[in-house]
Amino acid sequence: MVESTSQTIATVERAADVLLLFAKPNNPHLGVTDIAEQLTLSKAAVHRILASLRSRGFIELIEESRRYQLGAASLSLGVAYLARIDVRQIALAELQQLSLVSKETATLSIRTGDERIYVDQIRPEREIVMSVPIGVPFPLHAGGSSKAFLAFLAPDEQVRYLAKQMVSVTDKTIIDAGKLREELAEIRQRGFASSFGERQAGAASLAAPVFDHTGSPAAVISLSGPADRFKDEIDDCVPLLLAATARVSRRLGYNPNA
Amino acid sequence: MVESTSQTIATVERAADVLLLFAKPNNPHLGVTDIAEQLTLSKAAVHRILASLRSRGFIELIEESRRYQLGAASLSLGVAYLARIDVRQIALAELQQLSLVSKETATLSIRTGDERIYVDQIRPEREIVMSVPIGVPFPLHAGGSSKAFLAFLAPDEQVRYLAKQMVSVTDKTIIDAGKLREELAEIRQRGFASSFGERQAGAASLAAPVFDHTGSPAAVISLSGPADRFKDEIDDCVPLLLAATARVSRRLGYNPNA
DNA sequence: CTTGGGCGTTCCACTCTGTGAAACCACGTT
DNA sequence: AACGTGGTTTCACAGAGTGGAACGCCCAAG
Repeated sequence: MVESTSQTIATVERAADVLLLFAKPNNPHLGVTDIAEQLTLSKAAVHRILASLRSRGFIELIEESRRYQLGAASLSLGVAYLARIDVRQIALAELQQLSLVSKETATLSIRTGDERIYVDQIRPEREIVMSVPIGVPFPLHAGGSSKAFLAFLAPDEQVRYLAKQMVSVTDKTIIDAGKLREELAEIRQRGFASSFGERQAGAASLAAPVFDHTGSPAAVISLSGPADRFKDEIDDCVPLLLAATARVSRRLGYNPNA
Repeated sequence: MVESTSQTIATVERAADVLLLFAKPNNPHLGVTDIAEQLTLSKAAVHRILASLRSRGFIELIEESRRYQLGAASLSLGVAYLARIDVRQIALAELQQLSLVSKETATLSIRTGDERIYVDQIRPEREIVMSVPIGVPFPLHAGGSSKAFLAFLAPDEQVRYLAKQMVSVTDKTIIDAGKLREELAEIRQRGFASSFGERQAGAASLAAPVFDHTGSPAAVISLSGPADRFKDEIDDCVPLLLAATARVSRRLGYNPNA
């Protein structure tokens, strides 16, 4: 949420809420009444908002059913968002190599506020692979990639985060601030985080931060797989992961000796 | 644009226009005054719109420079848009196979109004490859994928389209309605379209429609490459392309004998 | 170091836009 | 044929959104 108290426009926030409904899983198309009910708006208001978003290509009308769905402008925004994330281009070859050699799924996450999202994933060619949801936010305490961010944030930011009420994502998610603080110290010492079912039941992962020229974590790279299989691969994967993140960090201007 | 005369909300359209500015190429971040000038709005209005979009995650503020950039909600929309396009999942394996065998770039386009956009591409592993811009709209008369759509639209829709004033995309784009009509007839006869620099100078492509259960073109699959190289590969690529589109059409419920 | 320019942010009087209840229309179901 | 539901449109009204102006901050030029 906006930290400042800048004046906002309620009508624009309503329209954004309508768009975000379509971004939720399993909502490929929605009707006017449905949207009105979910957002507690009048049907007239929803209809006008949809007509406005249609005029700019964010929403399309399905003529046959008179229901609405996301339009091509939504894709343009998503593509433009990814295009502005420089670290994606820099990291792509490393993700491909990591996935190829480890035969597991390699991912790249970036931070947005107190959450992080996957912005890329490379899956190996094998029958059973992990697949992560691109664009879905996860809190900074749930899972390997999240903890790899949190451990290397500035100390005051970690203190602020740990003071929050943390919520479980699975029954393995660590939400006790004391336990988490200890684990973050271990992560900083080792240089990487691991997770067994903290973000996704049945999955295991390794994750390490990529630093930028200021020494801040710009992104996180992870390897993950089904827990039963991945647990035997961790020892081999750790050096591969750390080597990859070191190379990407260097390309972002990070000087580890500074 | 909206065909109907539904009442829209000017404030929502303004906000959408602001978002679309960020979706334009080479606009990773923008300032308030810049946006105000480009859209002929007051700085106060732009500021309120940005604050509203920030509150929902569509826009982020870069603290250091006080400039704005797209936020993670933009990615969510883009991902949700792609997720609702069923034909992408169905066609993916075929695109991969096409690219592997032909060693050229395979793409999938869908139609949106009188334009079409690439929603997927698979590039071959070689040094020089074609790369297409995902999410960017192109008119239905410019390039192989566009013509493959136009040729198989309902006759009344083709007449309506050809009555429009058509604009060149390159100096090879066909904009004479008579010539285009003839070519569309040839495309229907052959089952595929080709293009030499009509959408992108120096590029050549082959494209064929994928039909759905109603017999309408649901998508178009293409192969493309640098013109100098691709021109010698066309004869080998045509049967590969047609076989792939036939398989995808069948999976969409198309019965060619109906 | 001082000054000026430009940009982002906030304020406030004002107007016109966006509102929602209600009506209407279309379609599907009984 | 009647009814229920959902989408679309209408209109009187109230307050939300407006933009010009002012303010604060930062940076560049002299």
